[in-house]
Amino acid sequence: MGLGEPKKCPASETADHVSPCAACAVRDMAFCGVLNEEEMPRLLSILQTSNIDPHGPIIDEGEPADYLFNLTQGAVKLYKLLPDGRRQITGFLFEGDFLGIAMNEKYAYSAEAVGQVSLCRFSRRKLEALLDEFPKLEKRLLGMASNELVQAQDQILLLGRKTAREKLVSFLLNLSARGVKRGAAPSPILLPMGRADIADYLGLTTETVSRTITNLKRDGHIRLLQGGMVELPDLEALQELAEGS
Amino acid sequence: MGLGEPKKCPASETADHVSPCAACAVRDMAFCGVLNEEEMPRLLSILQTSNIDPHGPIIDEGEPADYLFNLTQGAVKLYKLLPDGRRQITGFLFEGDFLGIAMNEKYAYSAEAVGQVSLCRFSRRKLEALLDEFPKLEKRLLGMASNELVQAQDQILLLGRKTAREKLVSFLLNLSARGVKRGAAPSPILLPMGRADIADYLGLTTETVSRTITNLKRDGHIRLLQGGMVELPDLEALQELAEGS
DNA sequence: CGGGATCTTGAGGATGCTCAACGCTAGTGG
DNA sequence: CCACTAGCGTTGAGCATCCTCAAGATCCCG
Repeated sequence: MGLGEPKKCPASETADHVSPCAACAVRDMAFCGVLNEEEMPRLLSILQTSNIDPHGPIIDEGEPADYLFNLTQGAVKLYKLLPDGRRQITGFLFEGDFLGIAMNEKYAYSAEAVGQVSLCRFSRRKLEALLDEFPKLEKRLLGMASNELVQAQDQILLLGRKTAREKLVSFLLNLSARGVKRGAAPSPILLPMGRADIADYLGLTTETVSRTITNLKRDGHIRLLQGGMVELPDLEALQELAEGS
Repeated sequence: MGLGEPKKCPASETADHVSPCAACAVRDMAFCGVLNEEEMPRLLSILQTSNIDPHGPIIDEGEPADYLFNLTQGAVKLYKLLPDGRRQITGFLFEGDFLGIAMNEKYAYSAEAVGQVSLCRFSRRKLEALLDEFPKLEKRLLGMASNELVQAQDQILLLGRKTAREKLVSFLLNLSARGVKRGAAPSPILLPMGRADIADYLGLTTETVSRTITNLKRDGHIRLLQGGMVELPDLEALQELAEGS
């Protein structure tokens, strides 16, 4: 299963202040944010938290989609495989992101932890029941789905029409923007994933990613720091590079 | 506006049997399908029908997203542009498809009629009010958004990791499957769009599309018929071609 | 029948891929 | 403490796929 040992909140814990949600750092940006203090316990009662080690599987494409997840810590990659092993990463998730809108009966993609990951797990069936109880939850999910679709369109444009350099720069700016949404600074950004993951996300090879990064470095557009951090000295210039203008 | 002359349903028409929805061929597969006879009039009251000529614009990326649409006849292409003119078609819509889930305040892409098109137009504001009234409408939209996301993931895999030939075959099979959902036969399929549109959808050039079609023809995988119809003699073989196995 | 648009075909070239070697870092165990 | 290894990133050389540019063919509509 790869889900470690899902720790069911004991009733005592759920009932008082030790609930995982009370201390949740991402609650406001996650979909739980729309629920108020009185409503939270209902959500809490159908939720399990768990931790996943790096490279641990979370969901497998094609399996029955029985659970949805909310990422509370770390990064996750979503990917699809072709029969011969070619892989396309369809997205990266970070703290506060929701995993599981894009599914019908079966998971449409696989998901795997990039680093150490913590997440909340919901039974899909129970969550759907909760949606009837709290229409604003459903509204929130629809809004999130809408956002995800807009993101997907951008990725489609990137994959179909951008050059390797434009792809890389777009990717870095995207990470920067998502960091800002989480309260981080736009410039040193963290790259928790390896070159192979970046390549499979951008429709390139690791060699091309490496070469392109070297070029961007040489041209002063980026600077590699310690610990996988990347500095973006001129966001405006990068913005232009990302769109080829 | 490019919307032709939206014909507001006169009250008299709305009230009795001449309503456009009663005769609507796509009602069951469109999102309206979840509403029953008593509920339809509420939807009807916020709807306008219109016809668009080939190449007529329907929405423009970046404009305030004030209207949503339901396609009742013809085909529509959705696309995004880069500053230098490169174009990526993010999707084609056919009868019964809904246009406008993937948007926030602004339209995330432009839309244009491929052939002659008929559609229903809804004020976004009024439709949102209706969602509160009919939760099942909202559920339906969420389901549709979910489906669109799954489709988008497939397109991302196609653009990032498939060869020109695999892309073309995947595209043809996709059209076939969507036709089947509308009650058509899987095999002769209609290609209402030009080579340039196919190219911009698959991240290729018109020349490559043309050449690849020629090759598929030569190898007996497809046959071009009159009127833009394409015959797919062996769906299973094509399925394998589409995934490179 | 003419003419514009679209489609096809060809030749050459560029971007990014493949295959291969090398360097760096961190973890491991002697 | 340090050699050793495994994994990852970088760099290089050659090549394939697809693009660009150009010309010709076909179709459609007036």
